[in-house]
Amino acid sequence: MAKSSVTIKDIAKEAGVSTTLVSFVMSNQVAGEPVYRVGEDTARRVMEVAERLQYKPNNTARALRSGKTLTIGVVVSDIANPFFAEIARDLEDQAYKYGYNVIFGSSDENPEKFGRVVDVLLNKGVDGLILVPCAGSEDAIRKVVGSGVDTVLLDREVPGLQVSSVVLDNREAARVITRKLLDRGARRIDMVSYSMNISNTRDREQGYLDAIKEAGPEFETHIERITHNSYDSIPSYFRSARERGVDAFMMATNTLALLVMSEIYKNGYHIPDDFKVACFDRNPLYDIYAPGIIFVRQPVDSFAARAMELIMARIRSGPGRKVPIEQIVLSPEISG
Amino acid sequence: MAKSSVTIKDIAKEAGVSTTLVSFVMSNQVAGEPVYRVGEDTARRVMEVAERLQYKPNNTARALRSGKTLTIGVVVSDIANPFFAEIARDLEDQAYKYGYNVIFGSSDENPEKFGRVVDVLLNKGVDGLILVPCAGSEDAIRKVVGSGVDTVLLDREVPGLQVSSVVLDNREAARVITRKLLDRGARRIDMVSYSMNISNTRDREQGYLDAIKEAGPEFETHIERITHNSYDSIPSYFRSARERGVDAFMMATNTLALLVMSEIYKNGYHIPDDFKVACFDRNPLYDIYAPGIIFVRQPVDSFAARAMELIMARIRSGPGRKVPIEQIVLSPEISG
DNA sequence: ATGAAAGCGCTAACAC
DNA sequence: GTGTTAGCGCTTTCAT
Repeated sequence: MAKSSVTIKDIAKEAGVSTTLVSFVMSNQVAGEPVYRVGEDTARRVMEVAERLQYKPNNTARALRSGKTLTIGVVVSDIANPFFAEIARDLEDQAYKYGYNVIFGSSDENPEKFGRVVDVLLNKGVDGLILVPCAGSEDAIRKVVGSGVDTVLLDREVPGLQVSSVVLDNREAARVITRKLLDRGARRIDMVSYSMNISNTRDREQGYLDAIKEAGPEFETHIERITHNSYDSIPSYFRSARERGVDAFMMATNTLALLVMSEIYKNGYHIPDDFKVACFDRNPLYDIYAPGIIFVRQPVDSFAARAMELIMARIRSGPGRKVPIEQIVLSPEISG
Repeated sequence: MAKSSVTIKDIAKEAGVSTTLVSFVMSNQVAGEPVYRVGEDTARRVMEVAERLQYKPNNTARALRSGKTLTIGVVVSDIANPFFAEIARDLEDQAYKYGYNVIFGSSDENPEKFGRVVDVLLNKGVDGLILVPCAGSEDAIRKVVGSGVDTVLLDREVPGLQVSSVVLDNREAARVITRKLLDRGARRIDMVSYSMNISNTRDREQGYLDAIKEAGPEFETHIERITHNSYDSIPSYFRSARERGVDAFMMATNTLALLVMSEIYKNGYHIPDDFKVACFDRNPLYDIYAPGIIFVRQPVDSFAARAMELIMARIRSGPGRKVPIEQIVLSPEISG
């Protein structure tokens, strides 16, 4: 803890009132203004004393007594990914508006770690959970939701589970950017994806297939599934793609995009002259690297805002589950 | 919180002992084995009951009573940076070994946010702080350290402040890689750095200057300082560098390295034929992007391990400041 | 409009 | 070896 801190008792004594009153004043200065139950002047005096004594409420005591920590736990799949890093930032800002804090964990796409991190957060006493599922995390999520913890899923969903979620319309987004590649003259588009079994990746693949199918039977498809974090296979994959006459790539993530684009440049080719490229998510490197790239810009701020709204609604409704499950599907913006 | 949880009281009743005993058993099963004060069989019985009832200790109550949260707060300067993302992971693992948890915040290189995040962590009741300073965070750090919170600085230091720290020998590392560029035939090396006033960046610049000076008076130096997160100036800078006959670049960070390397490729040049490149920190993209690149590999695991050792030593010594301030300087490894 | 009193779940003296 | 007794700082009935 900080230091030999000032307590409401000190303030009560100093202001000549009861601790109850101090408690009340301190709790209601942050939130709205239910001015009943406290005299204008008394309140002012208490607040002034609190200010002067540099009173900082002890959250631990608050939490113990009230059962609420005003903290929500967030588990992302990979905090090093710019997409999630930004989500994290936005969630923090959103939470702040509600008078809440956020504490983070990263599963690193590992279901065991996912479970551990969730346990740690729960043990720290979070009031709710915002989770980005990873492959294999279904059981852990089911357990948490089953135990009555307010939960919202982000970016990815778990089919067949009664839980609120905020995801992108991945299938449609993938369809649109693939279509755009075709419109720009691509005749043979490969999709580069992950082998992980995750809802959004699967949906993106589906959208790719949709677009190619719509284009006509003369167009072929190929989905190259890369194992997460083992990218050695990319050079040989690229060679084979070239031999197959591929003239465009659609990537499921910006990491994959960067990797494939690097390979393209490394082999002396250019974008978009030699290969056209489309992908998901923005990256600062695009600007100077591949100005003409087509990409899906996910509305990160909406992800954060909607997720926070959902979780707050659940938390505030209390254990009397009156808030219905809600599945929010966000529309993508396309750039390039 | 989780659910209608089981308390030590329940266990005490069920096992026919006092809550004190239960408390003692629960607290000492995690840590070492000071077996005094508890009967072999009683202990076993208590643990068995705890197990059966699925007892989970309430950390909030523990924290309130004991004043310790077994949690340390970490503030990094940018959680989206792979270097810090890995540090974060390692710190988590290290903390786990001591029976501690870690909670993160990111300052985003913004001193106001730095202060806010530190306050939030302190308010949540962390037992200690591991901080990556950012430009302008000196006052906030001074205040925290002054108030007696156990603190360790990581990656960057604040000169003239009595606080333990773990940093790389940045000056020497920079000198070595610059020297290596010279050995490989570079005649005109520019350094690309940040304009932020941060100890490690300054040290790296110094090391660069050292190496060039050692090489002889016929070698010129140029340090290009980029403003954090505004990279539009890079193309024009690159043009000017080319005109000045620059044949090698030394970058202060991997972000800068990626940006400059992209610019090099974009202009149709190659590494290392047209330009030689050296930089700090590893990046997955190097492998396929610039195989011959020279880079400083920071011993991330040592950063985490040493920092955790220092903070634990301080925490365990209690408020009776017997542990001396320690400045740990790690040696770099050079690759390429 | 205000206060007294009872704890939240746990740990730490201090008995025995 | 084990139990009793106090609280940690705060919120929350329930009186007044």
